[in-house]
Amino acid sequence: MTFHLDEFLPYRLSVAASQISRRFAARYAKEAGLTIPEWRVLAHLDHSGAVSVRDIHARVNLDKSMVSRAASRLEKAGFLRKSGHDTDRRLIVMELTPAGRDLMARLGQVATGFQAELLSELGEDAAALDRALRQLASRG
Amino acid sequence: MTFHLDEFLPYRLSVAASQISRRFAARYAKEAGLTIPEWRVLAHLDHSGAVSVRDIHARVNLDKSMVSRAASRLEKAGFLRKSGHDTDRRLIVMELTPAGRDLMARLGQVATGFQAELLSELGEDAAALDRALRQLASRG
DNA sequence: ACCATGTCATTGCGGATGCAACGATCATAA
DNA sequence: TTATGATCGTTGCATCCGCAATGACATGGT
Repeated sequence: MTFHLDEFLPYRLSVAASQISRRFAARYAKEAGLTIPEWRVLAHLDHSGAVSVRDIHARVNLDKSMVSRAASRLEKAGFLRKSGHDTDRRLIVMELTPAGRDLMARLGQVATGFQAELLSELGEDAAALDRALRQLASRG
Repeated sequence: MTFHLDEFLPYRLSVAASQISRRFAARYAKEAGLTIPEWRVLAHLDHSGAVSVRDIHARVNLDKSMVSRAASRLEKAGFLRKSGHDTDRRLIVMELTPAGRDLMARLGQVATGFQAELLSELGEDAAALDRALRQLASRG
């Protein structure tokens, strides 16, 4: 009846997550050397259009400071553009430049391909994993 | 056909993992303020008996340096004892003290309870999640 | 015995990360 | 209007983490 870390869900989840992140990072490293926060910001902006730091912070599970720093790096690299909000001057409005959308188009390909690969490895358990992740993520 | 981060497995896995880690950390914070590496070392030592840093490093998905530092903190806190190996003096043999086993007994309760809670939340998808995590973790 | 190579634990270091200020700006109510 | 409190993005800081280098020790071949 002794406790086994190998069978402990939080541990296994954490190991699997970092494993998969590594695999994916190896793929997109060939397209662009982005960090994970940069990748998330890029991906979110691509389909959200022009939004604020706070928006991304709330939807992408990144601290405000992470979003801010990642955005600054992406700006310096020419992938995104910041501008002020028309009526609320506290807000920063960010959107991708053409170069940013271009990069995301290529990374989206890589990501979609990788996802397909994972799903085929998972086989018939994929649907259950989907439900399980949704359930686990729902409890704040 | 635009890419959606919300449906991307590596992202969702990462979010779920940190979510669950937070929930669990909140539980065991009441028993002892351990970091995750410390918790992993403690848990592993509890059922492995006396082993070396390298042993833990290999089995618990922690960098050697992490294991080393976590072990030092646990030693200072009185939960583990280091000693030299009889014949190979490069090796450090680590094992829990009675206080360490005592702490682990309590934390094991917490962990087991938390695991049961998670499994009941997952319902019938638990078995598939188990297989999926095993599959995802297997590809180095 | 001697040397080259390999393994072990620790330590330094750079970068990443989360949290808590901070200054600037807005919203609300008296 | 003014004052109070909330919200926004940025920055400082302390910590955490991974990688590489280090020094101590062991092993195998000659």
